[in-house]
Amino acid sequence: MAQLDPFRQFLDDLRNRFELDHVAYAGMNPISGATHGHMTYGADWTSHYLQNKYYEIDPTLLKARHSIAPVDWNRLERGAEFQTIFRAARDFGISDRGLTIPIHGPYGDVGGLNINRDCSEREWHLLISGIIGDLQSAAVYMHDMVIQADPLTRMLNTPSLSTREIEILQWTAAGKSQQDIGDILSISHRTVEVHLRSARQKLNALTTPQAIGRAINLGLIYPR
Amino acid sequence: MAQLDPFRQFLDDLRNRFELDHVAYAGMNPISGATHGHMTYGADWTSHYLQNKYYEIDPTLLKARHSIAPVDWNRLERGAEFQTIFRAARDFGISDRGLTIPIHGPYGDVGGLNINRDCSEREWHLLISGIIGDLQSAAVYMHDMVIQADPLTRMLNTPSLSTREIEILQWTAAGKSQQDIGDILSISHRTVEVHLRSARQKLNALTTPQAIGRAINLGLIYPR
DNA sequence: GCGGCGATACGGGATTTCCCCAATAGTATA
DNA sequence: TATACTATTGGGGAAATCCCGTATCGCCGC
Repeated sequence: MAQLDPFRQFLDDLRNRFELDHVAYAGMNPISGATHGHMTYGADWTSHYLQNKYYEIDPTLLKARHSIAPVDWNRLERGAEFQTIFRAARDFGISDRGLTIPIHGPYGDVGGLNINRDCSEREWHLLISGIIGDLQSAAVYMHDMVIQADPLTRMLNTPSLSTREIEILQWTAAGKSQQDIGDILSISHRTVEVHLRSARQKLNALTTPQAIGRAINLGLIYPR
Repeated sequence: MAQLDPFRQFLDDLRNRFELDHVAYAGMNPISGATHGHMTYGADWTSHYLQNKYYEIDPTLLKARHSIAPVDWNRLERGAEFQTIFRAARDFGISDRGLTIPIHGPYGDVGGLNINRDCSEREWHLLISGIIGDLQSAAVYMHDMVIQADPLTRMLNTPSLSTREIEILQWTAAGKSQQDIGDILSISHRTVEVHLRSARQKLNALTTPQAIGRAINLGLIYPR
C-alpha cells in the first residue's frame, strides 16, 4: 500500500536522494478544514505522534504558520512543548537535528516540510547549504500536490460570483455599511443586501463575516 | 543611490550569479496596503511599466496570486493583457522568455520573483532546471526582507486581543451569530457583542466583517 | 418563440447587531 | 495604599442587517 502512495513515494525519494534520516510533510487546508500528513517515519513514531496529538503543540508546525523562511530546529524556543515532543522523539531514535520549510498557499493553506538527520553540526550545515534550494522546491511541489488532491479545494475554488457581488463584498471588507455601499454604487441599500445574500449563498456562508473570510481566502477580495 | 539599496543589490547579485538578463520582484502587503517593486530593468522600461499601470494587468502577477508553483511565461494564457505588456516589453528589448516564482506569506502578503533571459528554448530549460532551487530560496529571502522592512506590518503585527475576543472572532468567522456564540460560551449575547466591539476597536475596524478580514490576515483566526 | 435562469434592482417587516449605559474583578503602577 | 486600566459580564433602545416578497432584463437551450 505504501508503495502506491505517491506522497509517501515522493518523500522516500527525497530522503534517499539527500541521504536524510527522515522526511515529513504536514499541511492544513482551512477551507475544507482538512489536515494532511505524510512521513517516512516508522509506524511506531507516527502513531505515537498522532495519539498524543503532537500536531497541536508541535513547535515546528507553529513556527511554520507564522514564518516564511526555513527554520532550523536548533533555533526554536526550548519551551515545554518542545521538550515533550523532542524527548519523545529521541526515545524513538529520532534526532533533533532538523529543519522545517514552511509553505503558504494563496488560500490560507499552510504546510511544512520537515527533514532531519543525526550527524555533526558541521556536517549538517554543509548538507543544508547544499540542498536548501532543492528542498524549497520540493516543499512547494509537495504542498501543491497535497492541496490540489483535496476535492473540496477545487470545488470551492471556482465560485462564480458576479461582478456586483465581488464589488460589494470588497466594499464590505473595507468596513462600509450596506447604506454606504448603496450610496457609492448609486443603488438602494436593499439591493446591496440582495447581492450580499447571493454571495453568501454561493460561498456557502451563513453570515456576512464568514463570507468575507472565505472570499479573502479564495483570493476574491482583499482585506482593507 | 542604487548602490546603497539592499533590495536592488540583491537582485543585481542574483542576475550576475545566474547570468540572467533581468530580475524583478513585486510584492504587496494587504495589511498596510503597500506595494513594493524592485527590478534590474532600466529606468525607461520601469517608468513605462509604472505609468501604464501594467502592474494592474500583468499576467505574471495575477498568476502568482493564485499559484504556488513557479510559472513559466510560455505557459501563461495569451490574453489581451499578455499581448499588450509583452509587446511593449519587446520594444524595450526585453525577452518574453521568463519565469515567475510566487511567494505567499502567512498574512496574505504576496510576492513574485521574475527572471528572464533571451536565449534558445533548450538553453532556457537547462538553465532553469539547474537554478530553480536557488531561485526559490532567493524569492523567499527577498519577500521576507521586503515585508519585514514594512513598518506598518510590524505595527499591526501585535494587536493584543484578549482570549475571549479571539475566541469570539473565531466563532464569528465560523458563521455563528452573537446569540449562538453566547449559548456556546454560556454568556449573554450582549456580552459577546461587547467583546466583538472591543476587538473591532483594537483592529481599527469599522464593522465586524472588516474585523474578520483583518484578523484572518493577521493570523489571529482562521476562516471556516 | 418561449420558458427557464441568473443578474440586477427595490420594499416591508422581523431579526440581529450596534451604540449608549453600568458593574465587578484582577492587575499594574504611581 | 490609592488609582488607573483592562477583561469580563450585562441591559435598553436605536440602527443595521436579514428574510420574505416582487419586478425587469438579457441569455441560453429546447
